[in-house]
Amino acid sequence: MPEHQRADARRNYARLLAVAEEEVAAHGAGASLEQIARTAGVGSATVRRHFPTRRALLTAVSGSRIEALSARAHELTGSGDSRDALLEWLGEVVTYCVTARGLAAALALDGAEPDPVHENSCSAALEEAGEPLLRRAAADGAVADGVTVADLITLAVGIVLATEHHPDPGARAQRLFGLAVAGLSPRSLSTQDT
Amino acid sequence: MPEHQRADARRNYARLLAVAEEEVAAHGAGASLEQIARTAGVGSATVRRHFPTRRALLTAVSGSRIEALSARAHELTGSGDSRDALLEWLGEVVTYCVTARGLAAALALDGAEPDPVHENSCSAALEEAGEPLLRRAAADGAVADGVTVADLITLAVGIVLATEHHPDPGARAQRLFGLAVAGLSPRSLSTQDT
DNA sequence: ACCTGAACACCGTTCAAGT
DNA sequence: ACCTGAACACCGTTCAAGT
Repeated sequence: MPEHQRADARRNYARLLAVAEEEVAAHGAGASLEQIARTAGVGSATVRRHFPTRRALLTAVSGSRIEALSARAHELTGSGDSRDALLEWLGEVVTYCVTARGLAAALALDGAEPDPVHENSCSAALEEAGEPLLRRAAADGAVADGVTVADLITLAVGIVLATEHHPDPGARAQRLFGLAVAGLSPRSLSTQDT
Repeated sequence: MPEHQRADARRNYARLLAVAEEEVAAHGAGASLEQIARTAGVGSATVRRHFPTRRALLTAVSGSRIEALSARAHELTGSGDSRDALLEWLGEVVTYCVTARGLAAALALDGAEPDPVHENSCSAALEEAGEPLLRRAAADGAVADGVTVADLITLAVGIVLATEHHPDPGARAQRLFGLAVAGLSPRSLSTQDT
């Protein structure tokens, strides 16, 4: 990305991002790039320059959600019981992924391998934001040893992906995550046998 | 499907299924139907008659794996500790899904809604096979109340989907499933507080 | 530097015409 | 009844030509 974008390039990017958000919200992670270009009133080649891969587009589209979830993590870090705070946050991650189409796909692709060109990864940002929450919960013994934020997010994303075709995805995802989390984060380690 | 297929129709089906298995193994759930038709030496319209949807094709391709896993469930139902048997089986489900491309996708699509035409669903078959394993484990108190085979399979499939782009999918999937399963299936309910 | 428009190879769907 | 071949609308990629 050049230091100084031409004014029209900036405008095109803003338009494209806005259109892409609507289009992904409507048609999911597989939304047509051609359709996005048409609606934004630009050539398909222009889409390609701003978002070289579908993954780049999904990452960009998910940006505002990631920011909101990161802010939420900061809020929750200081408040209440450490286990409750962590689980509340993860529950919201699941809810966001169910609601915002394309977000789960972006996180799944993004959490896999660091970008070839080391572009900004939305999953890395989310992991960073969740880190203090996890550390506090782990210090209180509310999480199994060795569990990472990446583990928690991957699990949440997986559950969302697996339930997205179900009749009531939100409810089903939350239920499964609740069951799984009882293992990742035992209510009290002292009552577990090893 | 007509009662009596013409000989050439039977032959085409067999050829198509074989080619589809290779092609899905090579390129995943999104394998090109056109390519399958070409390799099998039939028209693309013929593919469409035998497999009206991509989902139908994936289900058919996954058939042999589902049968193997079902047989394995029957074997394990009688043997050893009930919890170990259940977890062993689920671990194998995860392994199969990681290994056999398209299987996880088929199960995810198939577990969602019963077929519009109520065709045979591979996820329903797998759930049926796992049912006795779960019942026995539940009777021994090795599984949280209200957990269903569908829950377990959905969770396994989700973890596979979320890890399939990762560097070492098999290891990562098994690790996550292990963490989650400790919640779904506590080693001993008596040491849990409610 | 950034854009557009067009050409390209590909895809899945549909249907008329064959046996 | 089952097939083929062709036509169709669509997709993403690439690149020459414009400003």
